[in-house]
Amino acid sequence: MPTITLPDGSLKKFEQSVSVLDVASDIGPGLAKATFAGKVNGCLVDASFLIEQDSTLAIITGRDPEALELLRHDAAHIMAQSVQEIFPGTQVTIGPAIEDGYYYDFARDEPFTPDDLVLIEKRMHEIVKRDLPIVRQVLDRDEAKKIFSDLGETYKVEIIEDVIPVGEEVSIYKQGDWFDVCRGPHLPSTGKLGNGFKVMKVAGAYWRGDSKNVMLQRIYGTAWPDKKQLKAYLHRIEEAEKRDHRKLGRQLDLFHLHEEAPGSVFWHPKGWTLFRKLLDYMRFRQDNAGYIEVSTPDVMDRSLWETSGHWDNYRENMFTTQTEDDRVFALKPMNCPGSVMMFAQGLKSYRDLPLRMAEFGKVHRYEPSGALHGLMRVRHFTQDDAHVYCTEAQMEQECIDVVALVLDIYKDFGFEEVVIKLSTRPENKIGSEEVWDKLEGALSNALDTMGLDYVLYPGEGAFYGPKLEFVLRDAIGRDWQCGTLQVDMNLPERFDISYVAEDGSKKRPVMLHRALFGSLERFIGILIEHYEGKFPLWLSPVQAVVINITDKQGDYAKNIEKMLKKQQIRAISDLRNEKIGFKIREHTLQRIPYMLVIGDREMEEGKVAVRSQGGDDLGVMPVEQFIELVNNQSGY
RNA sequence: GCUCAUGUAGCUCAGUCGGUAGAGCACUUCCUUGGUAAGGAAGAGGUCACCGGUUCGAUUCCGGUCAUGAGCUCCA
Repeated sequence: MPTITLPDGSLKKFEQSVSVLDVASDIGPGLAKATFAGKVNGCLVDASFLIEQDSTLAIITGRDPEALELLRHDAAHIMAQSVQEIFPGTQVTIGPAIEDGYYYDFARDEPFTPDDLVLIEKRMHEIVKRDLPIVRQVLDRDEAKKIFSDLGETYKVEIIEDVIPVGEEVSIYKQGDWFDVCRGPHLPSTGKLGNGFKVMKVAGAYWRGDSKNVMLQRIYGTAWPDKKQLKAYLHRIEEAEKRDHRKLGRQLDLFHLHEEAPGSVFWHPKGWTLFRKLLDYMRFRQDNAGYIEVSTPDVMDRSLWETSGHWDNYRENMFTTQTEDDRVFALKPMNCPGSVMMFAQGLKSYRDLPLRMAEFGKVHRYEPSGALHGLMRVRHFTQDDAHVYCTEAQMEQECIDVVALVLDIYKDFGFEEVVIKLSTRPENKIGSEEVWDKLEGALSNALDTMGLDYVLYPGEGAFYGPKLEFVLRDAIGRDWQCGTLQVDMNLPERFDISYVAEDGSKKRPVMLHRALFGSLERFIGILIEHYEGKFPLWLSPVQAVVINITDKQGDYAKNIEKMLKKQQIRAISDLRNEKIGFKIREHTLQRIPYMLVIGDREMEEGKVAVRSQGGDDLGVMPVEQFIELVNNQSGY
């Protein structure tokens, strides 16, 4: 005789066990029809779930946020059914709901073609129309294994054996003749999926995410409560693609990439201006934060890389070169060994610590060809790197300072929400547990002291030390690591560096590796997308363009350009024999913040007519006034 | 590196069921001197990614390589 408490606090008493759906029906037939699932005592369950005892219950309908995940998981099942109906012999593996949609991994020798995807989607709509009831069934473990192995579903057997913990019940979900091993919950019937879904693309994916395993075919799809939301999503993607830094990079003439130098950037004048302005900015910030700046060699002898451990641990990622005298050199993939050499030069005292040594180092890494991606993932990039040498006692405060600095810098670019990841000791770590306790403690204490949330990634740290990663998101929702902070007691050891302590003894410093933008290339890629090419004035490669209306004002316009340049304003003039509307359009599309229009009137009065990139008419003013306007906006 | 797809003019893309190619924009020249998001005309521009194979003939079909794209794995 369960008493059920609903979210509004009202009570319902029943004579016997009732299903979620029964309760919904009891409240009203409309609600029953809309019921997707239930939440009993906080646990998401099927609509058919039987409530035997006093419980709290929330009916989940299509409007609840929890429904979306169920919907997407159902879409994955329906897609799997569709695939197996059309392509018998295809094995199913796993198919979860993900952000914005779902995927399902299949094992099949023949590749799925784009045409196949169309067929699969069509069949999915049919299965939805069939409105098959989705029924949960609990099986005995061995029985389940036998069923799937008789079907030739070897991956499912492996899942039952390895993934589902012994003792947990093995449940299958059945829709029509088709069924799948699944924890659930699911919607009451296939019809509930509606028509707000779409099969998107196919890609390879390793079985259980391990590159040593066979590659499966993963079909991605998106699913929404209705067609309108699906359309809105597709539109959102389209809009995001317009921000793609590769597209804007070309349109705004910032950079290009070339086949002969895969993964390396040719910076055009405008893109290089951006680059330089970012360096200026970072130098300003670092100077204020007590850093010094150095520069170390790009090419160094193999022996150095052996000492640092890179030759053993990072060899396959390094570019090497052999000279006439048979010496082997490597292009630096990281700046740290050079930095340590710099520290090692000359005697260091405890008075020198913390020593914050920055370097805008260009590093070369031989990245797998399939990993390259515009500016985001390249083989040659510039880090705003720094290494902080300090005592163990100073370590935590230095970490706090770095985290505060990086977040403050991101704020200057409008990145308020930054995901912080903490990666801890991996299996192949070097050094004792005590050292790792200290290093990890330094990072987590720093975050705790600052009251910052972070996501823990156990076992993901570098072999020499744990790390913090600061993650920003690109236009189409992909996450990119930018800043990083790592603590390291290994490299100082390997290079045997020391400082002279107060008591005259030699002591080993702790080393912090940190980068704030991370890679200048990647950060610029993210900025292009973040601003959609409309950079703040101080970053804008061209800040103002002077436009004449007819040839008559050519000399005057040229003169204005000169005056602006003299004031350090990045100005160009456009004296082409084109109509004013044409020039305005072009420079608007080029995202130039200010357009100065010069006609006879302006020329006679010695003024300029100012128009903003956004199309606002800022009126006619003397050049001096415009210069002041720019100067007022050019700060960081 | 792995899977799938793609590679035609500076850019965006047509096209050739195998007979060495086309549009728009951009570019050059000319006309136009026009007041805030595209004025008009003409011209030039391509070893159809590269290397092999099949064929009388390959940009087109097949194979390989390279690059790019979407993912996977890996990482700033």
